[in-house]
Formats: sequence, C-alpha cells, structure tokens
Amino acid sequence: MTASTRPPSSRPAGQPQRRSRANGVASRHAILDAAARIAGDRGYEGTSIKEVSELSGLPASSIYWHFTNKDELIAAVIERSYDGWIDALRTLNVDDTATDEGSAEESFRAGMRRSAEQLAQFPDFLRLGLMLTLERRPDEPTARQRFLDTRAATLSRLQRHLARVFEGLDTTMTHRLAALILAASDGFFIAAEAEGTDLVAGFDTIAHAVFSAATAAGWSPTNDRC
Amino acid sequence: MTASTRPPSSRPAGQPQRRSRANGVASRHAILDAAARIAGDRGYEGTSIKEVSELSGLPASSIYWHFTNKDELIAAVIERSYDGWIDALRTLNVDDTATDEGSAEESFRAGMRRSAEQLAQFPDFLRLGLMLTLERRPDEPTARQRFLDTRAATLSRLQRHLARVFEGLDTTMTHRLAALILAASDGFFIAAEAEGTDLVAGFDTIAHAVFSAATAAGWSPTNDRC
Amino acid sequence: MTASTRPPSSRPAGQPQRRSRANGVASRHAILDAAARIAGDRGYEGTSIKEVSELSGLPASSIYWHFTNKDELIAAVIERSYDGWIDALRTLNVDDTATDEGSAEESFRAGMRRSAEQLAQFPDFLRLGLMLTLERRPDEPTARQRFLDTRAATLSRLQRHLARVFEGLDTTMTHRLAALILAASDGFFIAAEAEGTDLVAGFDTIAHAVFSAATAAGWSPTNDRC
Amino acid sequence: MTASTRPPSSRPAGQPQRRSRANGVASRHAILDAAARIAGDRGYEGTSIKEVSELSGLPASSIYWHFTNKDELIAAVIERSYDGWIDALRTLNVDDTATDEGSAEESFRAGMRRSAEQLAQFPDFLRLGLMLTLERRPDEPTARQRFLDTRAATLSRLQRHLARVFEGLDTTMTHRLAALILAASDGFFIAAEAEGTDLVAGFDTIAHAVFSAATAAGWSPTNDRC
DNA sequence: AATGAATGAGGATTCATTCAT
DNA sequence: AATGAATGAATCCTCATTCAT
Repeated sequence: MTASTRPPSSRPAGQPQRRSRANGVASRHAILDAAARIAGDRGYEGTSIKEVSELSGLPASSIYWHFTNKDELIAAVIERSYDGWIDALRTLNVDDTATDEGSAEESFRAGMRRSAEQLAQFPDFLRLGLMLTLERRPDEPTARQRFLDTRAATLSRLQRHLARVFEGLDTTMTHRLAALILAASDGFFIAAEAEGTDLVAGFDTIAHAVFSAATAAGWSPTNDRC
Repeated sequence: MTASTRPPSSRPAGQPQRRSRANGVASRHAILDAAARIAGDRGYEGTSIKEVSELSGLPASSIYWHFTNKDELIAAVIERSYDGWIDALRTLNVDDTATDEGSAEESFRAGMRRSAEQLAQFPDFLRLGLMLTLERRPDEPTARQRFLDTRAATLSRLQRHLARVFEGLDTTMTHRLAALILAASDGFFIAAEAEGTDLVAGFDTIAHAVFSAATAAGWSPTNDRC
Repeated sequence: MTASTRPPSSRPAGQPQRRSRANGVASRHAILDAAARIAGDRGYEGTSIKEVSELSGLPASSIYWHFTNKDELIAAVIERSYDGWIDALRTLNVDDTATDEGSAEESFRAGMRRSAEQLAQFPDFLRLGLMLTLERRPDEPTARQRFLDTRAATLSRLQRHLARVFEGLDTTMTHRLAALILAASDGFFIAAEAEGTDLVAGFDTIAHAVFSAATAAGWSPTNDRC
Repeated sequence: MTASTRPPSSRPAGQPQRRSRANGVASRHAILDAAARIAGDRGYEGTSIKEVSELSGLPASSIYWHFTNKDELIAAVIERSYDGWIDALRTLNVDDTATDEGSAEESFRAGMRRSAEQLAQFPDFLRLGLMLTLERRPDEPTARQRFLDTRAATLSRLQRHLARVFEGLDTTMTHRLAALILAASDGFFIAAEAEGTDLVAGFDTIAHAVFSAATAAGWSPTNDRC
C-alpha cells in the first residue's frame, strides 16, 4: 500500500545488494534522484513528498530523516545538479583546448554547439532552475536562491571566457554579450522544451550573432587561440 | 482582499453585503483579474482557488459558475492577457510607422526598446506563460497549450516584421533571427525578474546583435522604411 | 457552459416546437424523465440536481420552480412511475381475462410470465424504490414513504388475486403466498439487475413453487377462472 | 463520536489525547466498524468520510493512510462482513448436523429459521450489499463487484446444500430452487427492513414452498439425512 | 414560466510534517 | 538509519438551494 517495497535500484550490480538496512548514502541518493526527476518536471509546488517517496521507494518519513524540509530537499537537488553541471562543463572545456578548430569563429561556434548538446542531455536542472526563478513565492525558498547563485557563477565564467575569446574588446561589450548568450540560451532551451525546436541550431544562431556583434563593435581576429 | 472590492450598490450597510446579483460580466472580470495576479506570481500549482476567491471577493463556488475548472480559469487568464498584449503591440506598431527614427538600425533599436518597455509593464502574462511552458504536467493543461498558441502567433508576427526590416535577406536567416529575438527576449525577461537586470539594456543588446548578424549575412540598408 | 442550450427533445414531431418559453407541462415532463433515469440508476443521494439539469436541458433553478425540493422531485418521480406501473398492470389484467390458458396452473404461470416481462421493461421504478427502501436516512424522505405506500397497495392487490385463484384456501396461507411472491419477485429482479439472470425463468420458478405450496396446503383446482 | 472511543492509554489528561501511535490494526478495525455501520445504513454515496472519521475517532486523513479510497474502504467493509458471515454460517451448519430434527421437511425448515435469525442479527451486510447491487454507478465500484462475488459463492453453497437435501432431484430443479431461496430471502429481508415484517415467518414460507415444489417435482423423502 | 448568478456547507482527497518505536 | 501511523490544514470541486430579474 505504501512505498515500502524496494524497487529494483539501478545501481551497478557489483555493489553489495543489502541496502535495505542502514545505508544512508544510497537512500539519500535515491531520494535526490526521484526529487530531481519530479521537480524537474513539475516545479516546486508540483513536487509532492508522497510522489518522491513512491518514486524513490522510501517512505515519506524517511525523506524527513535525510532532509529537514521540502525546501531543503529541493535546494539539495539544485546543489547536486549544479555539481554535475560543472563537472560536465569542465570536461567540455578540456576538450575545447584539445581540438583545434581552425578560425576563431568556427572554434567559438563549436564550443556553443557542445554547450547545446550538453544542455540537451541534462534538461532537468535548467528546467527546475528556471521555474524556481520565475516563481514569486512570498517565502523565498532556499532552492531559488541557490539556483540564482549558480546562475551568477555561470555568468562570470562566461564573461571570463568571452574576455579571452574577444581579447581587446572593451569589457562593457563582453559583459553585454555574455548576458546575451545566457539569455538566449535560456530562451532557446525553453523553446526546445515547448515546441521541440532544435537546440543546436538555436545555439548556432547565438554564436553567429555574438560573433557578428563583436566584430561590428571593433574586434578583429588577430590572434586565434581562444 | 475581502468582498469590499465590488461597489456597495446603495444597499443597507447592516446586511451581509449580498453581491448585486445578475452581473456576470463584472464578476468574471474580477475573477480573471485576481487569477491573473496570483497565477502570474506563483504559477499553475501555486494558484489556489481559495486565494483567487479571496482576492476577487467572490466565494469559491461562484468561480466554478464562471469557469468549469481551475484549468479553464488559467486558460482564460492566458487568453485575456494575450488579447491585451496584442492590443498594446498594435498601438506600438502604429507609433512605429508614425515617427521616423533616422537610420534603419536606430529605428530597429527604438522598436526593441519600446517592446522592452511594454514587457516591463505587463510582466504577469509572460511570467505565467513561461512557467506553464516549463511545467510538464502529465495531464497537459489547456492553459499551457493556449500560451504556446500565442507564442507561435508572436513568432510569425516577428518573422514578417524582420522580413520587412531586412528586405532582401534570405528567409532562413530572417527566421533564425526571429527565433533569436524571441529566445533572447524570454531570457532577458527572466534575468530581469530574477536579478533585477535592466530589460531595456538587454533588448538593446539583442537589437545590436541581430543587426550585426544581418549585416554580416550580406544585408545592406539600401531602403530605410522598416 | 451551462445547460441552457436546449437538447433535441424526444417529443413527437407533430407538437409545436416552441417550448422554449412558457410551457410548464413539457418542462415538468422533461425534468421528471431525467430525474427518473438518474435516480433509477444511482439512488437518492446519487442523484444531483445539476445532473438532472443537464440531462433535462433546463437550468437547475428551473427545477426549483417546478419542485420545491430534491425530496419532492424524487417523490414525484415515484408517483409518476407508479401511475405508469398501474396502467400497465391494468392492461395486463385485461389481457389475462381475455385469453383462456387451459389449466389453472398454466394460467397462473402465464400471468407471472407477463408480470416478469412488464417488470423487465420498466426496471427504473422498482430499482429506485428498492434503493429508497433499503436506505435509512435519518430524515426519512417523502419519496421512500411514497414507494412503501405503492408497495402496500401492490401487496393487497396480489392478496385479492390469490384469493380468487386459490379459492377455498385459508386466508393466512394466501397472505403468506402473496408475501412470498412479492419477496421473490424483488429478489429475482435484483438478481437480474446484478448478474443478468433471466427474470422470466425466475418468475416461472415462483409460480411453480407457489402453486405446489397451495396444493400441498390442501387446495385443489375444482374451478378454473383465475 | 469524538476521539474518546480509543482507550486513554494512561496519558496526562490535559494533553490533546494524541492517539497511541503505531497501532495500525486497531485503527483499521475502528475505521471498518464505523464504515460498516454508516454504509449499512446509507449506502455508498450516503457514506461520508467525515462521518466515518467522527464515528471512528480518527481524522479523515488517517483513513486515507489505511485505505486508498472510499471505494476500497467500502470494499474492505464488504470483505470483512462476508468473512464474519461465513463464520456464522459454519457454526450454523455444525449445529445443523448435531441436532436431529425429525422429518426432512422439519429439518429443512429449522435450517431456514436459523438462517433468518442469523440474518436478523447482521442486517448491515446484506443491506449494504443490496444497495450496492442496485446502484448503477458509471465507474463500477470495487465494493459492488466484491459483494457480487460473495453472492455467487453463497449461491453455489446453497446449490450444494439443496443437492444433498433433495437427493435424486434433477440438477436443473435444485438450481432453480436455490435461486428461488436466495431471491425470496433477499425479498423478505427487504420487506422486513421496510415494514418490520417478521423475517422468520417469511423464511418459513420459503421453506414450505420449496419443499412442496421439490415434492411436486417428483422428489420423495426416502433417506432423511440432510 | 423561467433563469443567470450567487452562495455556504460539505464532498473526497492530498499536503507537509511529526513522532514513537 | 529508518519507518508505520497519525494529523490538521489545505486542496479542488460539487452540493442543494436562493433570489433578483
């Protein structure tokens, strides 16, 4: 009747199967997985503890053993997702350095394409984050603020990246372009979610526009390594 | 927040303020107003009928006389907001034609600025719409679809507009730029909501980038009327 | 949104179609028809004015113009159904007299068969009546009493009939057999409703058993008119 | 009617009487008791969760911990009642074998009388069951089907019993007589509920009639063990 | 004769959370 | 480390009924 029957967990088979008693880490993991999926689909208010309980296979009261609050549960989801996100970004940047893609513009576009591909693979994080951002709950939940923090971090990363790519361009412009990239990324992500628009195509448009804007603003590709 | 919103209608004050019967239109209006405000702030699941009832001054059961569902109520909100939106756009376009703003780029930027200003004045519509778009409720609510319809309409408007502005540019490019404008608008709107970023500045960046991109793609401003 | 659009009423086409204004009789009829159908299916508590309104095509408030209460509406349903019932019975008895069916037993069985056939044609009346009978609402509704009255009337009819058929048998026995017939009829009706059992077969069993019982109790078929 | 039904469990009396936690079985029992009483009186739609909550002394939300649905609650009521019913029947049959009641007919009548007495003592089960049977809700509730199952079981029991009692009689006839007994029992039960008719007398009539019918159909009491 | 609009009470069910074990 | 049971407040929505027009 309740979620007390453990569902077949998708863990590697090599691990000891006896999670049922006294294995906090695995339980915490299962809860976060479930919460991430549901919250990514339905937002903060749409996420009910009972559903998380059912999907994770743990009773609702166990969720409260691991997290003090629904609020903190969602905040933890954001946090964990962001860590995964950053990891992925790091990998991406490393690859970036490795392969040489000819002209600066082409290299820039390639980077954007890779971002799009990554985004398409972990859509839950951004979807939840944007929902949290848009909501104006009177009791500002922790989760929202946590996401906004990750947002700010992403933006300054981007700014630094652009400063490197468009070396010589004045900072105001690179900042504005960074903001544009972030905004347009969000927008294309939403469009992709809504109408199934191709994310990669969208990101390519962004790259083209940003590059043109930088050029129009006086930048010229003297040195290519970005 | 209580029933005092409605006019007292010259009735003995001691009585329990029985709302002037048989005035469906006004009531419907009041309900939609309330629902628009709340849903604009908190999204679909965050909007409770009781709160709408309190803000509109009508009992919850009366709401169900006017709308069969919470779903249909929110859908009606979207619809009405869109109508207001379109009206505002029309006014905007008329002004557009009237005033001559020098070069094509300046004229384009001016148009974008006006859009931003308008958006800043009616944020509820877009905020609600975006929240609906991001949610993935299993029983796809009417409201969401309604918003997506308005979205599609806006996009084709924009495409036609760009076709006029960048006469001679090939359609694929104008389409991609239209999508970029819409996406970046959404994104800057979200950023403005989240961090208080200046919407007008964002839209100016869009205008600059789009114009540069069009120019880079081969377009040149021979004729100026946009 | 409401039931204000008149559905195609199933009245004979010869009648003037302009029922829409000021034709109380037809409206009353439509309401009773709808109420009979719904109440026959779902019982007293299961019958909602709104549903009756929708099925009849008249707004709920109009129902209250014709009937003071839900209670009285259902009572009126019972009453009207009973009238139809009695009419049908009368026809049945007349036919009974007309055709001569050989032996007393055969004639009796034929009568029972006809009863079964009639019952199978108007099941709503008995179903509703039995539901009302079984319910023990604290505020005994009018409808229930009304049905019990019709019940008593039916029983004494039956007693008189048996007295004629089993002339010479002592009254106690005929009374008990009358009660048996009524009880078994109800029971077979329920079985038929529940499991689709053949009503006619059941009634034939009743006839057989009653006839045997009467015979065993000392009656012998000297005179045949039943 | 309030939370006082449960034992005080030696707790400081000033406190809000927090029910002794973790005693699911007793609570489930209390809920079923309350539901059985109310549903037996008022049928499915007439049974409100709030009333069950009040009578059982548990908050409405607790009922939903034990039963997923109103539907499943009522179904559980049926199930439990049937078990009690069967138990009582078993006891009854054992007594049947023990005492020797002279002639086959007298023995048969005695059995019927005992059934009547038992029925008179647990009227809620049959009353609810019959109400469920008569209702035609569009979403066939579980409870109804559950009752129909018990019905079918009872019928085949009865058939086997009659086959033993009227050994030698052809099966078609014993089946028809079994159906008659069940039907007439239901009918007399209803009559007893409605008008206070004596159930035992009714059942005696059934016994007499069935016995006469069997005899008339060619059966003769050669061996007496029933 | 009829009806659009309104209304308070109550319907079933879910909510986030607690706590004894 | 975990959980069965409980709980009050809130959820959306339907109820029978009323009344001005």
